[in-house]
Order: sequence, then C-alpha cells, then structure tokens
Amino acid sequence: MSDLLERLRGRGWRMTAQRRVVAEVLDGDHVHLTADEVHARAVARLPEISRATVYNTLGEMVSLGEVIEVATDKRAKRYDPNAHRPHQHLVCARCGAIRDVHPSGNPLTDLPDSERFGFTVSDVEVTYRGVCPNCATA
Amino acid sequence: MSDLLERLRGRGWRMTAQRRVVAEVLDGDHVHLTADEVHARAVARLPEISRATVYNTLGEMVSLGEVIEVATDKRAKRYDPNAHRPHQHLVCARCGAIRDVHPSGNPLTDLPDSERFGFTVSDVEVTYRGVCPNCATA
DNA sequence: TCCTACAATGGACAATGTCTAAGTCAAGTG
DNA sequence: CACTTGACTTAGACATTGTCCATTGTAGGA
Repeated sequence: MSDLLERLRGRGWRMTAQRRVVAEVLDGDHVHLTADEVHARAVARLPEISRATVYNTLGEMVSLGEVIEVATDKRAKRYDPNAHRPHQHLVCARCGAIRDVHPSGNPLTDLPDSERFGFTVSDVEVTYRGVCPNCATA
Repeated sequence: MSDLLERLRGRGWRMTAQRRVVAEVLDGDHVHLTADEVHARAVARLPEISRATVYNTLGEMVSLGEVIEVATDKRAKRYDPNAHRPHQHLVCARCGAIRDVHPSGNPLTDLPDSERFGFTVSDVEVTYRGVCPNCATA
C-alpha cells in the first residue's frame, strides 16, 4: 500500500474534499484506473464532484510526480499511484488486467550509442503483453 | 525503404485507388503518422477520400500484420509500416520526433518468472524517451 | 460486358479530454 | 473569529479521435 494522500499532504498541497477523494480512490498497489473510472468511484463518495475536477486533479498529481500516466491500452490514459519505485507493466491481451513488474537490469543500457541518433536518452517505458492465468484457462 | 504496397498486393488484397494512396503515403522508414495525418496526405492526392476509409484501411493493414500500431504519444495512435523487422521506438520529449531503434538483446528475457504472475508473456513494447539533437541546441 | 461481393462515402454518434466563466472555499491575517 | 484573497470547483460547451451504418460505387471474376 502506498500512501498517496500522505505524500501529497507532505508537499503542502492545498487539500480539499475533492482532492482527498481522488487520492483515496486512486491509492493502492497494481491500481491503473482511467480518468473516467476514477470519476465514477469518486462520485460514489462525493456525488457533486465534476469531471473537470477529476481531470485537473489527476493532471496535478502527475505534474507533482506523485502519480504516473501510463498508456498500456490505446484508448484512455491510466493513472498509477505507485510513483515512488521505478517499474514497468505487464498487460493481459484479453482482459486488460495490468500488473506492476520489475525487470532485471536497466533497459536503458540495452540501447547502444549507434542506435541513439544523437538523442540524450533519459527514460524508458516497457510494456509486456501476454495472457493472464485467468484468461488462459477460459 | 519498405515496400508496403508490394507486400499488400502479394497477399491478394483487393486494390482500390483509396487503398493504394493510403499505402503510398504511409510507406517509408521512420514513418509514424497518425490516422489524421495519413488522411490529410491522402486527400492531397485523392481529394474525395473519406476519413472512414482511412480508418478502415489502416485497421485492415494492421490486421494483416503489415502495419504496426504504436502508442508513443498518449493522444492519437500512430501507424508504422515497418512491420517486417522487430524494433522499438525512441521519442523526443520536446518535438515528438520518432526514430525506429534496435536494442541489443531480447527485452523479454529481462522479466524473471517471479515477476510474470503466471502470465504467458509473448510480446514487449519499449519506448525510449529523450531529447533529440535538434531540440537540445535550441 | 455484366454481376456481385466487397469497398468507399458522409454524416451521425461515441469516447476521451480541454477550456472557460462564474461561483465557492481553504487557509493565512489581523 | 471574521475577513480576504487567490486558488479550487463546477457545469457545460467545445475539441479531438475514433466508430458505425445505410447508401452508393466499383474491382475483378464469370
């Protein structure tokens, strides 16, 4: 369990009911919700919360570096509260389930200079795809 | 230079003016256009072509395995005609330029069994991010 | 040349995300 | 504790990207 809300408080982030609810529904391990899913869950706790606020709040948490935006599916962006430890993602091609994974080694070193085209490479994002145990038996 | 049009013909794909134009504007190395960009370029050659046709045609080329869908930016999908050789992508964080790159080793082997959660992992997609030479000097 | 199944069209619709103007409130100040 | 102010929230219009469908057109075989 991470502690998204605590991390945000610790940064002197102005706290409101809306922001607290967004942080609460997003927190946890292997959590990768779309903005709409976050909104749906937030509404369950705070019916007046608007879509715009959810989008704004998620965007700010990303800017603060406390939440990561991931593009594991090609439709909506997903939000991952587990920003305190570098990790990659493993996605089920059938049901879309997502797990956080930690590959051995540093994928950055796999890119030789001759393949860098003069870029200053600073980051790498890896998405593994496969079939989860649940879908494999079905 | 790939030869997208030839590959498609070779598969007995029914050829029309629209399909030919889409294949032509998409062909080349380090080409990663969005559907809208493809449409804009196609219209320049064949003004009557509709958006739906471009989407359909791109979707079919992907189904045939002759074009790859990539999600390097988090907005629109991009289409890469270089499907005949496995490769990854290097993206400039400032201008969005995209290069095809070939990391050493197989990224799949970097994921230990203990991190596979019982999945049958079959594929991996890697996006390197950095700043291109052009943007670095500006 | 004619047929017919497949392809293209255009416009409505859907999903996701952004923006704005006006109202509301958290938190520091006195 | 009330006041003030700038930041936050709201609702809904708008923008972008993508999908669907009924109709019209056409590639390619008979």
